Amino acid sequence: MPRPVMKKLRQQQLIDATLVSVERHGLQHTTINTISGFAGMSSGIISHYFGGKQGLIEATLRYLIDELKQALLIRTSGKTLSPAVRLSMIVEANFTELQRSEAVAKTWLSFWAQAMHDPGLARFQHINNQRLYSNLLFSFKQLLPATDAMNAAKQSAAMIDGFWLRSALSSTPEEDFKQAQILSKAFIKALIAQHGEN
Amino acid sequence: MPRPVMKKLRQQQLIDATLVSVERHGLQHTTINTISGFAGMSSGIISHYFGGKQGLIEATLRYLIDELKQALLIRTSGKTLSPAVRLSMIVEANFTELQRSEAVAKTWLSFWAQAMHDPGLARFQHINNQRLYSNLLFSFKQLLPATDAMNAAKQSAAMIDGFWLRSALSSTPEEDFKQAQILSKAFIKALIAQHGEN
DNA sequence: TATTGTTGATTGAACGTTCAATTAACAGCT
DNA sequence: AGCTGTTAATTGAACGTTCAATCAACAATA
Repeated sequence: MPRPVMKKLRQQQLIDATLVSVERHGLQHTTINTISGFAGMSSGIISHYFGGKQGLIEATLRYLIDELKQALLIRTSGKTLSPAVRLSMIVEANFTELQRSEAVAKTWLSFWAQAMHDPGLARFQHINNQRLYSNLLFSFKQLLPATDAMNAAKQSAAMIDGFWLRSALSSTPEEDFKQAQILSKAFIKALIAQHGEN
Repeated sequence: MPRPVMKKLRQQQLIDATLVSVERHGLQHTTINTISGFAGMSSGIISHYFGGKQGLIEATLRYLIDELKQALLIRTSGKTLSPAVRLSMIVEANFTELQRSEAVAKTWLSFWAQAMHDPGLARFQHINNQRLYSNLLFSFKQLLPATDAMNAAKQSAAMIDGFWLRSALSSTPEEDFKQAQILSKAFIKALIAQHGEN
């Protein structure tokens, strides 16, 4: 069992177990015992690989943010997309299978709440929020005047996050996530079409 | 001090103290001792008036939801407003001084996160989310065809919640809340104007 | 005095961290 | 190949802390 470089593997297993635990028990009732239990390991391993519970929590958030980043990169990097299509890709990246999953939805929400009191987590959240805005702004700028582009990016970012939040809290998340994606794209499409009319 | 009045007074003092404690320490680090400390009372009083910590937490959420409800009622009840003006009132009610305060913002976020695992809180959240949608839908229906009205209400609700969330998490909440209100109203105005053109 | 309102020390459970002990893989040596 | 020393990987019991709840005692009012 030991020898090979288990570090990367074990760390990912513990991050996965953290997501499962948060899904089942919520972040509040997630303990090193629930996590290590889902991972099939002992509690001590968490401190060994992450320096403590807090370290694992932060690593899990970093993982989620990175997955979100990758979701967009996969859809755009290398390709030459029109601004309108790229905006669609941004919407889709924010509503991937992973992002819709209960485990991830609950984890994001818990982290948002905790980020307001934890400067370490707050930094990550801020970067993540800014990225959505920047990504949107980049494409809108190619379609609208600068000021309009900024407002469009702000409104779109808010609508995407708001739809995501309301869908996650909904009693029918599946359906709501699907509609959220359609209505987000429709809004962006309308913004672009509107400009041509003036 | 008169007896019957004491109950209501003490309960509100404890709810206020809960909001202060959540602002300072976060819900996670809010204990019956931090709350009773801010209220200038002893810890035992919480169990006496709310049956326990959880009872006080739920009462605090009920208070916030009720304040939100009242904010709209004050702006609309008795008056005869055009649908467009009433939509503006709905936006304003969601960005009142109270809702923008750090204490309330942090509390809402914490509750949202906890509501995903606590059926009792989830019920309140669901009612609250539904209310914003219903309020918007009511006015949109007087301006747009039924299907368009539903989509408009969903998009507006998402944008309002999204702006609120991003503003609360922002490093410059003051400024962002102000812009959020302006851009939310602008979106609704555009929705209405758009319809006339077709 | 009786009733209501309030205190705060105490209790016991839950939790994160630590660390000595154990296990398993590998390298070097014969 | 077989043995041995070494190190990485992992365990889990023990410890100290935190916290919600309890309740016996005290205070204020009627």
